[in-house]
Amino acid sequence: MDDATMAGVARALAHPARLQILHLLAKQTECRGADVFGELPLAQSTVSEHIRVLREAGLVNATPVGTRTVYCLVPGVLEAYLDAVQDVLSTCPSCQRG
Amino acid sequence: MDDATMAGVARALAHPARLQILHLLAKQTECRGADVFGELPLAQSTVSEHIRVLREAGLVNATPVGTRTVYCLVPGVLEAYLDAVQDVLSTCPSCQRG
DNA sequence: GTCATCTATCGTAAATCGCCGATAGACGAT
DNA sequence: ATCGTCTATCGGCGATTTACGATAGATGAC
Repeated sequence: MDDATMAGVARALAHPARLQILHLLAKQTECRGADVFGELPLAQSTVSEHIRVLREAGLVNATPVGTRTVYCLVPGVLEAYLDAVQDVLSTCPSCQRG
Repeated sequence: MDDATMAGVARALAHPARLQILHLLAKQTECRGADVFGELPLAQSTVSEHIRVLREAGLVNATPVGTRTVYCLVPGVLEAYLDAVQDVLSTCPSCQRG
């Protein structure tokens, strides 16, 4: 994963509301929009924007089901990001975990 | 690590220049400012700002040595962040790595 | 002291972000 | 067809970010 992509994922993670959304999706594996909207103390449009950011970063998938939308966490990008962050630490000889 | 802190670290990582700086510091374990400034295609003041962001996030330490400054990567926060991101994946039953 | 070097900060302009209300678009129910 | 519900997008506002040049402050060399 190149630095630009990594920075993009980091930016998507760089907001408490978006982290909270990820936590919700991780817990439930399948989440209707109304559930997400209801959990956050923000306007529906704002939450929708946050979801859009997460989708554009490849972290969340949205599938329309009737009049609603079901969101779920996509692990792939997050895993790659995790590896990329881990690589930074691994490169550092004096930063090995004990 | 709470969501606000996590978002703060992610914010610090959310720029290619800052990632490049982290890579430089990870490689060399000790890095004089001039080395960092010289590696990036940005004005010295801009790089200094990026370093400040990384320092404020607790990712980088700066120690003045004579007229220069030596920077180094601080693994602690990055490790905690790594764990926090990992936790998101771990919470998701359908996201276990194979 | 004087000069050169290195780093941090200031001031500023352009771009982006985060938030909201309003509205559009899609679908099911009646 | 009409209504109500759910989600996405638009427009706009204030705040924040990123970039730069200019400059200040600190230290070593002479």
